[in-house]
Amino acid sequence: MDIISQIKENTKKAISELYQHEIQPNDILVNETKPEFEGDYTVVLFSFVKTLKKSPDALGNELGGLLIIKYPTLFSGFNIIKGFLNLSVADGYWASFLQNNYSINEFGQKEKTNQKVMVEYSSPNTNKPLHLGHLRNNFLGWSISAIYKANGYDTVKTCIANDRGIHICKSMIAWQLFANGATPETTGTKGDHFVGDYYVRFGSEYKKQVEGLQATGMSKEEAEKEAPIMKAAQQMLIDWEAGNPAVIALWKKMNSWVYAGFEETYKKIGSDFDKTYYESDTYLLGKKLVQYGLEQKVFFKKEDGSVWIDLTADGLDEKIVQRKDGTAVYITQDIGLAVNKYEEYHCDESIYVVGDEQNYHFKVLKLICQKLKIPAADHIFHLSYGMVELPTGRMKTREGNVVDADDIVDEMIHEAERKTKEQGKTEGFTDEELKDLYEMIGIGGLKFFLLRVDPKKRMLFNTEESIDLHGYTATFIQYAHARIKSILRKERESGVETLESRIGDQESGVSCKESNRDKPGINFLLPLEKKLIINLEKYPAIIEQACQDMSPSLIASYAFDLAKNFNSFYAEHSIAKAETPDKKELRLQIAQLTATTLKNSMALLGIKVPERM
RNA sequence: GGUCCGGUAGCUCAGCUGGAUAGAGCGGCAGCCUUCUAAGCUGUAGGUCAUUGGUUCGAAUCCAAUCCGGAUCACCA
Repeated sequence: MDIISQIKENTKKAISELYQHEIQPNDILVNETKPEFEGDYTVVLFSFVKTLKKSPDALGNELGGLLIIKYPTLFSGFNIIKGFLNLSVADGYWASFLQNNYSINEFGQKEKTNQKVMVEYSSPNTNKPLHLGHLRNNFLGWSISAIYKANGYDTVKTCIANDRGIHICKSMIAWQLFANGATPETTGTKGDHFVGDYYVRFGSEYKKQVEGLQATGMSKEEAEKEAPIMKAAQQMLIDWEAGNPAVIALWKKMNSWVYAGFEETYKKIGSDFDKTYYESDTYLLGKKLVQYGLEQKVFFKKEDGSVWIDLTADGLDEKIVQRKDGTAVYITQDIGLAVNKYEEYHCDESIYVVGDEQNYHFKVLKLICQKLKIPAADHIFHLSYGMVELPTGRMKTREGNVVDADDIVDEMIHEAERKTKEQGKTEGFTDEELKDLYEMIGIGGLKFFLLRVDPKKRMLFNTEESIDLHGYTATFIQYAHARIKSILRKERESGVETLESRIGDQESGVSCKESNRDKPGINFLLPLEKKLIINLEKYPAIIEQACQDMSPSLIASYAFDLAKNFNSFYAEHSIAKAETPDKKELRLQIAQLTATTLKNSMALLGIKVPERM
């Protein structure tokens, strides 16, 4: 049990014993003691003062007194300031925590829960390349899945390819009209970018046609409807749903280009999926469910043939679920997908990582699923994240105000290379090792930058800041890790007294010798030593919190804090030349567990950490 | 207009199930490499926590109103 839970539990027992008054451990507020006061953890007494009819001082004295008598291995002292009971935790407790954990490579990993959770993320449209917004989505989804895994869940990572619909037809029409048979191969263009170019081309042509029609006296609204290229796209969607072979063939060809491009990007950024769904498969099931919903009277048909659901009783509006021409709308396929997912995996929870611009959509989707009595309906959760904005404003593909995913990834890696060369510390690295290091720093930096902000909040992406390698960045943490590894390596190499027996071997998992918690060097912790151990002890609780809040930013913030504490410690105390052999051992253990924890926490963000840099 | 989300240091963000004098990073200023990697460390300046009321022992945190910003309310996805 973590220390805070133990304090709550023991305080509850003490209050019960002293005053025959029962409270829940979770009603007790325990904080870390502010640095300006003596003690490690603080119990806030105010809330009990009234019910127990005691003065804060009396209450604190009685409570603190009993706690150190009953739990002498846990508490070494206390003091009371105003209504705060500051408890000092015994150094022996920290020493034994360290002993028990420093050689555990998977420190923080929770027991299996037998719960299965699905995380859908990425959800690309197959008509244009990925941009910065997709990257936030991908990193978030991947990380959430990793965090669930660390909490003992089985996870299924899925991707839904929005591979059909009017937007795809737009790229297709534009290619037919303007490409003269060009392909990614003939032009030497990455497939997703190639197709995206035609999507943009559609937009400009459409605009031209609308303006042309308006010049003939047509209203803007009418012109937008009547523009030939738009009508052609709409006709193409109908042909597609009818299975027109030529249209299907073109569609397959263009999508295959896009997938090849996506694959390259996913591989580079480390996104992977256990299952990819295709809207072109799920929309049919969606349409079946529309029929079912009509029979069940969940949906109703309007005179023109379009199908709707009335959600006014739930405080929403009427929502269309199928067009009058019988084609599926966006939500149609999502209903099918929800059923598909459940039938295939029977997950306990189904998370959709999708931008907050779709909050309304998911509210409606969940309601519809519930009304259709789809088994998984109640377990649909929309992990809504904020948009990524640029200093120049919101990203809009058609206006060219976008940061392309491939471009920014390459830029980050190049910057990492440039800065690394500038540092000049990579003598003896092979070309392969250098390439790995540049990617670790570059891609890690990008991931950290996008994940360090609370997912719910929209964020500003400033390129200057994102390529910074100082301060609150992945590089800072990677650097701390590399420094620790360097120390451990040297100790192992020079190990007169076989270091494996002392610090263990992380790779082989060989463990330590028996407890030496009674050694004097370990029972007098210096402030910076203790601070680090306290910091390390928190890690399992942080993993739980990050899962509950579905927030990788908590992990980022924790890892940074730990690295920072280590750096302060490193600057102040020598590990290799510690005052005594016991101190050296203690510090090696702290260093090792810190390295493990930095590595594990960064892994939850999808960020690798180097042995040297 | 309805609904939802947000407003904390010059900038980017933590803190929000109410608790001690509101914290980081960047940027500014001043220091630290004969010592385990200076991609680092230390110190310092910088705040009406949008505004106004309320709830109470105590409010950045909860409630209400107002102001400002954003999202959404499509036979787009």
